[in-house]
Amino acid sequence: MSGASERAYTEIRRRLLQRDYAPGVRLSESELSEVCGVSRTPVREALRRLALEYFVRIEPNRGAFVIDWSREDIADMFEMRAMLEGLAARKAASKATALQIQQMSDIISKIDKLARKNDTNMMSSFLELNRKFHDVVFSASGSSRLTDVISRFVEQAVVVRTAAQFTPEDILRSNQHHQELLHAIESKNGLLAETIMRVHILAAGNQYRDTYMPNLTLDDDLEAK
Amino acid sequence: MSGASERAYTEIRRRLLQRDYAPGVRLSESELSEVCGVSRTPVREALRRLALEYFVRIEPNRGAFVIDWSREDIADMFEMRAMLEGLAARKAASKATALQIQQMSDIISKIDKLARKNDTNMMSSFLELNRKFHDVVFSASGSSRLTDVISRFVEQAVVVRTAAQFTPEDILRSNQHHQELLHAIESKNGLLAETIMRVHILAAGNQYRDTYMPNLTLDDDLEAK
DNA sequence: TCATACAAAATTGTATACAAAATTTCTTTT
DNA sequence: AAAAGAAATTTTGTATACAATTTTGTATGA
Repeated sequence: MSGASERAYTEIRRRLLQRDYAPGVRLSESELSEVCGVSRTPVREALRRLALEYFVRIEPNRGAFVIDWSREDIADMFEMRAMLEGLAARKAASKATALQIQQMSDIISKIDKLARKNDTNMMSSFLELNRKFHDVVFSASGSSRLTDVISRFVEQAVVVRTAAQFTPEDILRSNQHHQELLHAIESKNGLLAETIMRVHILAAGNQYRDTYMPNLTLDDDLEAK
Repeated sequence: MSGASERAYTEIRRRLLQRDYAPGVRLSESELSEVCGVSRTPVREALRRLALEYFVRIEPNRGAFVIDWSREDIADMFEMRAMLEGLAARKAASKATALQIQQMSDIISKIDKLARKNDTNMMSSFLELNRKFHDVVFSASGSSRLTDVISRFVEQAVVVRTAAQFTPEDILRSNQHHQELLHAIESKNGLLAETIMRVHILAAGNQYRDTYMPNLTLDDDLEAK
């Protein structure tokens, strides 16, 4: 995917992430092509890709609709990530090289410094470092398919926003998990590594729920059923 | 995806499944469009979909290439399925309705009859029933996202061929897992259900390896490294 | 007023034409 | 003869035109 196609994808994705379109609304290909400054062909390709990333849902002969994420959908996604990234961590524990362990250690230090410095908009730096850390774990797992499958989740709409509201304390706590994970991998303790990774992801999911969907009363829960 | 697009997808997929094209070869869009009797546009759409199902790999400005599945890739896929379907089974244990339990029980009986009857080409019937059984588990899990993610694996090239070589004995053994799983779900024992499902999938993976990649010597293993 | 049928408009799906990029082939140069 | 480079060819990427389907609006009838 390149040129016009990439541009359409990035632009539509950006708009979806900042909630320009309400869940359920239909996205017209012609409108999007005008907005993105490309023809309908690359727009269609972009929409197909956004569909596989769960930003939109495509109905045959009817077009693309903005997906609504229910409370359960989000929880499920985190559970799935916890299982798969846990699996990657377990594999990494038996396969990680000295270099990869060094890289993880470096990233942990950088994140630590970042959180203690507490300057504004460090968030993008943290997100990048955090991503790199997880990428090292994936590559240490030695499983390209696993890496590929997981990255199709990490890119998701929900997950992208997850860490955006982290406070410095949250970051330090998250980085503590990284540290524990590194120790587990160094000692080649696969089960421990897997379990720590699960905690790491599930805690992030919990954080997300409290931040973005905190106002659920008992009535809401009943209504949802 | 409908009409020409669906036709292209089905035809290309069929050819890939019967190994018409060697791993690594480039699939020309024009050739495929002639072969499928449609224009390049739906062929491109079909190739994108086949890429997300790991049949082909698309390189920007270079086209689609037939994917080669290594021994590790296949093992990884089964491991991932084991984790995710295990998760679905665990959820199903706490949420399955009486009707769903009844449906599972019915399917188990039908598979059992099928395997004992031992008529030729019962395989397609078994595959369909087996699929239905797993579908019931998914829907009992109550998680649409989880269902959706898993079905993107079940459709994979490798998995489709997995059960094709099952003997009647294999089917009975597989169905025994189904029976155990049903009991676990009936007793609302989530951990047991999850573990049984993992065994069920991993055993299938093992079977696949023995059937399709049995001729690996120690030299091959060393060479692979 | 509501439901149905049908025509008109808008939208998605597909084919074709054109542009851009990559690959191949052929020439040129050392 | 081998390597490098450039033109020609092939292939993918994008735009546009057309076909098919869906949606909307309107008229007609009960």
